[in-house]
Amino acid sequence: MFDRSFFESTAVEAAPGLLGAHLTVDGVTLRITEVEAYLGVGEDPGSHSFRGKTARNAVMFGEPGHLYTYFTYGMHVCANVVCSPEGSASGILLRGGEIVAGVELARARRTTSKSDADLARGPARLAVALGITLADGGADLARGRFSLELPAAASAHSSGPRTGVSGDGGGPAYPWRFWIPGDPTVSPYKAHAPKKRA
DNA sequence: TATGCGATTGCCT
DNA sequence: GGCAATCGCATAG
Repeated sequence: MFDRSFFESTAVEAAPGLLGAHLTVDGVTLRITEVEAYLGVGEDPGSHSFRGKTARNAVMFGEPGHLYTYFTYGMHVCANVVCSPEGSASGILLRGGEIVAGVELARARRTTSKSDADLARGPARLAVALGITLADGGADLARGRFSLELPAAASAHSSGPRTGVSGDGGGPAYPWRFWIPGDPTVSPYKAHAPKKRA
């Protein structure tokens, strides 16, 4: 069980404290090593909630400590933890981590990964390894299949520009990617893909 | 109603 | 290291 008030601060404030946390879903436990913070309406051009509430991002506007999932690139699911009080709509994207329990099950789900470090390195991989699907959107991380243990003390961490965010939301103006330095399960930094063929 | 593209990954050269 | 896959959602008309 975690202290829900931890997620009532903004995503940027809470994100570093989520590093080192243990998230368990159906017997698979992840030690979180990399996250990105996204703020709310009108505050953050890179955030799904920047332009206001829509059917897709509705759960971001709900109670903190719940799961926000979304589908992208026609094939991938990514998972976020809702932050800030109801109506504020900020969130923390889970970008990478180490599987510390239930490795066999995670391997079975991620048959393409070549090493255990790749099981949950990257947001879409992480969701697959934990068995998180779109149907889990809105789930309370303290109930049902989910449980979350926050670290007793904040881990040492680095911060930098967010990965894969296009337009104004990317770059050094929003250094809201946080990771545990030197950890092999942190995804490699990649700037937003330049526009593809015309 | 129509159109463009994304908080990515994995396979190909 | 480079690019194709794939579709729901947001934006424009």
